[in-house]
Amino acid sequence: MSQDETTTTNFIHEIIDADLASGKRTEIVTRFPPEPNGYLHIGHAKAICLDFGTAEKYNGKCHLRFDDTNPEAEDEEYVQAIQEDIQWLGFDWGENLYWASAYFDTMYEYAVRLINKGKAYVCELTQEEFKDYRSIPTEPGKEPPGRDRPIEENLELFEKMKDGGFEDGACVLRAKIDMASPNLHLRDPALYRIKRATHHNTGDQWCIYPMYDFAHCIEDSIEGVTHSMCTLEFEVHRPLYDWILQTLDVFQPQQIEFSRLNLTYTVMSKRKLLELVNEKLVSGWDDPRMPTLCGMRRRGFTAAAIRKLCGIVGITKVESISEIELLESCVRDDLNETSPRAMAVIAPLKVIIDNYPDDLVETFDLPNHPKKEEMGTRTVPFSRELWIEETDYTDMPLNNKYKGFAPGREVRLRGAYLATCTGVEKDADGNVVSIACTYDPESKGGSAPDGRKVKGTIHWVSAAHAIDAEIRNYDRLFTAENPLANKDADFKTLINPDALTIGTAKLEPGLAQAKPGSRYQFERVGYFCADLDHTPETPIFNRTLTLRAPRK
RNA sequence: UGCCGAAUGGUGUAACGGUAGCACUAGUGACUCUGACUCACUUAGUCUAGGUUCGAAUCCUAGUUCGGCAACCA
Repeated sequence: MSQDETTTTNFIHEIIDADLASGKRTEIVTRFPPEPNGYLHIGHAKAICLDFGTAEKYNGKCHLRFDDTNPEAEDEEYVQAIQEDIQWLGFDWGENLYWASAYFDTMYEYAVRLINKGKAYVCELTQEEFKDYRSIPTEPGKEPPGRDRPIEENLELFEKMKDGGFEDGACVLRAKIDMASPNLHLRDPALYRIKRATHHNTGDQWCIYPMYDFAHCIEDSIEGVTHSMCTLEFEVHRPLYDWILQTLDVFQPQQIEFSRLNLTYTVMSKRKLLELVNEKLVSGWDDPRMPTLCGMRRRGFTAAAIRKLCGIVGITKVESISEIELLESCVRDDLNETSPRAMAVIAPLKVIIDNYPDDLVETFDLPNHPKKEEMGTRTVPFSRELWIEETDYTDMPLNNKYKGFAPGREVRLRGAYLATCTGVEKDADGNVVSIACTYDPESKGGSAPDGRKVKGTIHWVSAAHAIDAEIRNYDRLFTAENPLANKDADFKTLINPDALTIGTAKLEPGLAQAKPGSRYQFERVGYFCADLDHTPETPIFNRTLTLRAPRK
């Protein structure tokens, strides 16, 4: 993306600078390698910005590669959604779309090569049995039986695995490394397992599938990836990544780890998000409360804001939790610049302008943006009866910051007239039913010829013209800063019951024509976007965020 | 208790032996036809203890704390 967003330097770029300077690399190739087993979330956005942003910075390439080595969890649905989300974020892989599954033949050959080098063997231990052999971190493991099987026999057995001669789980192909290694991942890790599952790409062609550790480094190597960025939990896998490629004697990319993005009041694990979807605690992956890219998109967050966040949080190896306020700030910042203004009343109170003609309807052309004339104007009708916010009337102002109506008080009806409150009607319980006022016909447009100032400007909607809309108010999904902090408690009990509240609003009529997904600032209220299900007949708006600084 | 990694204001991040800066948050004020935006100001930081050096967040030593790793997941 653009320079200001993702091209701030970081420790990885320093490594790349050094590689370029030393001549170790002459061009840069990165990759974003999602497994198509779920939807992308804002944590992935950080990786995407890094992977694609780095390629852009160095005039290199970034591959989109689906790491589809485990058919059980994977699905075409996710393949489509992932591509859509990356494009929405603003990145383009161009020609460079790859599949781990397209390398299954090569991977098989490589496995055979390892066997021929005496570096891999077929192991018939069950998972449980092998656990015992591997032992625990503080104690060396012991060598499994069959570890020193002749190469010929391993070749035969492995072929038999491939040809379906074994039941699922009967055996695995293991790397022969070091059962006493202090790094557990080097204690003869599994390379291939038998799994009769239909693959979304290769169908039933294979009944053995490579494990991540074997597959990923080979994928990177085949594609000529120079710098393979991944998150911190793979740090302990790096020696294995290097071992496989060195033993195979093939092109060796450099794996570099950085810390994931964490946000307060959010969970970022795919597994946990899936739980929320499966248990119907949210409406789906694109529920606007979700930290998924499609959820945030539906909520009204912009791609630019998410990219900006990724630039700001930076790339380090420090495990950190960023405050959600930072994301919200990025979103408001972008929305303030880009979203047209409109008037909407969420808690309506009727105002009757006593001296305004009964049958008159005026229209005002109001600017779509207070500071951007190029964004044009829209036409808003005005008549004798209006809706204003009930919070914009009080019998007795509590402090001098109060902006609304009070008996005898003059305020500006935004873009229309100055009006003075002359009376209030209450029901038997003392609740305000409506208020009365008189307007100053000389103040058309909002300023009086005598130049007098008023304390406040309030928004309004003509009662005769207002359209009713459903408003979905979204808030943080969890009530705890870190919903996973207490490992004994179920994070789902910390879901914020008010993360979605449904309300209604009176909208200026033009909003009926809003395109689904289009964003607005409802002045003095917040940022909203027309929901995917919005129609002119049944208007639905999602509250993206409130305006900053709630009233006090 | 094994291996790997990380420690800078409340949060995130800069500094690459030479003035600890920026952003978010919080607070105060100014401005305002949005209690928004904008602007100004304030609070607040180098994990600890030694050492090297004219000078250390940065280099060295020893600790402390936190995180990751024992799927036929990725």
